[in-house]
Amino acid sequence: MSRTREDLVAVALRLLDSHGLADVSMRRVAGELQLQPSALYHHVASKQELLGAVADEVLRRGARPRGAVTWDERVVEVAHELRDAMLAYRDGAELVSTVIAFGLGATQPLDDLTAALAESGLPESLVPTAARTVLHLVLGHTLEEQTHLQAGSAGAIDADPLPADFGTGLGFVVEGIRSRVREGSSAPR
Amino acid sequence: MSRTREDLVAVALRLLDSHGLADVSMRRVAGELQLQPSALYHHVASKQELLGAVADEVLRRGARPRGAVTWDERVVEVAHELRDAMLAYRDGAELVSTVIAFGLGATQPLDDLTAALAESGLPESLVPTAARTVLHLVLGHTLEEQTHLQAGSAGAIDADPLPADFGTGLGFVVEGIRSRVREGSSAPR
DNA sequence: GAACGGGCATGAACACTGTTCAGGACGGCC
DNA sequence: GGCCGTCCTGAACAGTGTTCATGCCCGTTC
Repeated sequence: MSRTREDLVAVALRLLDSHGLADVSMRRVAGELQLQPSALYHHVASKQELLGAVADEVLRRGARPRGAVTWDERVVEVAHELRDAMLAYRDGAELVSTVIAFGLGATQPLDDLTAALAESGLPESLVPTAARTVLHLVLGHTLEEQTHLQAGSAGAIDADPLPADFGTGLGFVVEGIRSRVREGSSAPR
Repeated sequence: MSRTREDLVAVALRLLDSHGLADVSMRRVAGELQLQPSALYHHVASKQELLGAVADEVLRRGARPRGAVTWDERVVEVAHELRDAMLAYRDGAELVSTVIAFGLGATQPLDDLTAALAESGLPESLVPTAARTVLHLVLGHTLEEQTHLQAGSAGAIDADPLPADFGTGLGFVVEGIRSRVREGSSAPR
């Protein structure tokens, strides 16, 4: 009855949600599976790779059907889906952010944003920049939001609201892209 | 000839630049000062606090005189200053980003952006959101840029250019804020 | 001048961390 | 029956942040 790589990911994800990212150690994951720590290295090359797989799983579980038809609605839709997926697990935003920052996985969101923006009419060369701008905003905002939420739920009395609204911030970026689309479609004619 | 807190910060900053954030350990800082690790705790309450002070120092050293007069030029100016300050030290973006994310210091940039945006004509309630949107973009972009740069300089042959342009991404956000300012100043009259 | 207190330091210890490596079961295949 | 590959053990390496009892030394006070 040997364990699979998926077992490690499932256990790590459970540990993440119940104890936080700092307490997801190879020894704890191994202990939970009644294995020696070294046994994990038969399923995964490193802790980083494991965390990359956990981040992918967080995003997979947060996926939902999409309905938006216009490019800007789709960008907003993808952004909200990403945010909600990260908020669904303790330290989810921190995990996904670092995995993305160091290129260890979780490439789906950027691909989705890029696909949506490819249909915006934006000059092709600006699409990657626009996609990354949206991505950075979502990651940064959600990381701050989750840190704030978790600090509030952990005894501190300060349940004051976030100082930033996600929809509004996202609106700034989308509107900025939209106006660039307009100026691009009128000038070259 | 006892050491001061500034000595710890200076040594930690030197270690950061020469060996990277992962190699800034309390034991290494102590060793560099010919001290036992425990001695550091007479100058600093924790490693986190030390890193917070190092981040502040990185920003302090990157400060420069400002010339912009309009709010949008000032936002761009502050954003560039922050980016350049972080890029000036190895792992500077990672350090400053995490220090800001966990609220351990480095509050100056947000204050500066907030001050600039307070004069934009944006509704007061939107200023914090706008400031954070810009901040998240700068941190996210610069973190990616520095990771990319350092990966390139570390042997890997792929010296392909960044897939995102800082000025362009920043332009999206600033333009988005600008258009919100316009709509706010025309509608309510 | 002697006694005291506080700042600064030591050295040992605690409870961990990720990762590597030699070795050993145990299954299916030739 | 021998072999190989997968899965796993147990020990070890080389660190990590932090705490604590102990002690030195220097400036102040009696």
